[in-house]
Amino acid sequence: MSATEPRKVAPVPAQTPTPRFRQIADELRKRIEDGEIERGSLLPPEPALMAEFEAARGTVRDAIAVLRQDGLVHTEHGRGTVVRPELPITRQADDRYRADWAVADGLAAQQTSFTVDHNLPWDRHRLEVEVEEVESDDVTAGLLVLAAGERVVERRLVFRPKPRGRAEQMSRSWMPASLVAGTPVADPANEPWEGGSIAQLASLGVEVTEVREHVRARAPKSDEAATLVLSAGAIVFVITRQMFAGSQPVEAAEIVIPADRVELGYRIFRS
Amino acid sequence: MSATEPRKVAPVPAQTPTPRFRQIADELRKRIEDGEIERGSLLPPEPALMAEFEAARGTVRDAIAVLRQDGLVHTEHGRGTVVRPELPITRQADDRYRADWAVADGLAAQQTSFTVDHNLPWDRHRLEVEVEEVESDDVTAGLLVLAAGERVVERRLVFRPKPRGRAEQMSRSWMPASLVAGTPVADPANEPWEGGSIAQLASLGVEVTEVREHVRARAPKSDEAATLVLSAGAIVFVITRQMFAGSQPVEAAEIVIPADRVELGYRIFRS
DNA sequence: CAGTGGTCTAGACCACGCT
DNA sequence: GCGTGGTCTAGACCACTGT
Repeated sequence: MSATEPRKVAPVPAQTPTPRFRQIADELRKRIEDGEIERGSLLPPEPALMAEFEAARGTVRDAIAVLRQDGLVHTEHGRGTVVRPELPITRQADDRYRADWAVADGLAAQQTSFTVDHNLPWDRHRLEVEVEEVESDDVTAGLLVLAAGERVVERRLVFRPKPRGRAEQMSRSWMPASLVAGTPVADPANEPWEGGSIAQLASLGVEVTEVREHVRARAPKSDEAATLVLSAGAIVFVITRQMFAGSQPVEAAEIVIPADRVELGYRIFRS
Repeated sequence: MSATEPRKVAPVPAQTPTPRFRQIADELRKRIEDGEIERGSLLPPEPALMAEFEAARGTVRDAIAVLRQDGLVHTEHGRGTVVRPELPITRQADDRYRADWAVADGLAAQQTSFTVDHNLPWDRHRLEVEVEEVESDDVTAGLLVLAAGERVVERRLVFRPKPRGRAEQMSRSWMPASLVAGTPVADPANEPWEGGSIAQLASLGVEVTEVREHVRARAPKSDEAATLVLSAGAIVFVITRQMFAGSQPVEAAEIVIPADRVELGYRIFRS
């Protein structure tokens, strides 16, 4: 505005307790929560925000980074910053596995834990599968209690709720090759298999009696970010799963799900 | 390379497929994982990294932000960037609540789910407690199935593994005031209470038969970041817990834990 | 092509921790 | 006081998405 003093470079204008980029982030969050900016629509472009808040581009981008990390928005390169429309769905662990057990017992059909989570009809989802027999590495050998280097059948999956929609989940799972090699379970043509891994193992006469899940949260790796179409600052759940037949682990899996799209539900009973 | 054209300002030097700040982050990660930079020690200061990688400060800071979001390092303002020493602990949901049930039944003593998680002796932890009777808001009323505005006893907790160490967990929990107001359970002087909420409710003749947990992951809010001493880019688990006596919810809680320090373990039994 | 976000530079002032 | 990270500016070039 008025120029009275000589300054070499841009000064920091009145240091406030909460930094400028946080204030901007809070204001934008408020507008989204108040419905002033519609869910699913685009945020004003960076130049507009720079003008409105009288801030440099870096500051505006820092503010957007905050919202991105909260999962409130995500950015698409040449397009803009999109306010997320989706509300999180609950991945209820016991319900989903119980559904698979029901299929294995012939009490239900045409579902898999993924369709249960997303409340999807059977024909409205798509699964990409790759199956390969490989040597187990330290991690999988540990999860399945195998000797190092023993062979496993690895299955890589990408799930999409709609045939051409974005991927919502990716996973790798392993079963001992000694158990499944050469069986219909190892044939990718049989996917998606109703009732998932539990039903697959049941078809081989193996009854899964317990499932353990370990949950971590972290930033996505680059291949995960690419497959799941995640922008910088996104967070993923990584679920390490083991299925047991008695005390013997018979399947292991690592499941990656964007954390802003789901909530993980678990129950613990006294019994 | 060869300079033929006049440029006003710093050019972007040789655009590579993976951005510069990611390359730097990868290189630093490698050094940490190879032990070249020791766990618990400080990363070289920004100016040193700028010199070594011939990059501007912003670029170096972007690289460090990547490591921070991965939970590999955390920054302390006037001190430096610290490489995290801790390995994640597992918060095994059924074990921890089973331990509390054992206390409630008089089968064990001097423990609480937090000390179980951290494998701590009883006298080596500290708990900060505030207890207050308030009106329930929409969220707590929903979790406890109360009429809107019905009163609840709110308990705010901060856990520290060592008396003066950093906080590792913070939570708020609510019980219906009609159940606990005026009882020893509502007296903060009785904290820490062996066996936690389950034992507290048991002392009132209420038997918890089921615990449900819903897990989300997100960036910490500012008060959480302050209490847990989190740097920017950190991720927290938010566990929403309900304890049930039969079909009646008797306690609700929201537990916030930094995601880089724990792994959440759950088991699902075929039953 | 214009407009969007992605990356980078160079320099400045500020707040914090230590000695 | 000095060195550390935290915030901010101003400007540049690049890559992607739309028309």
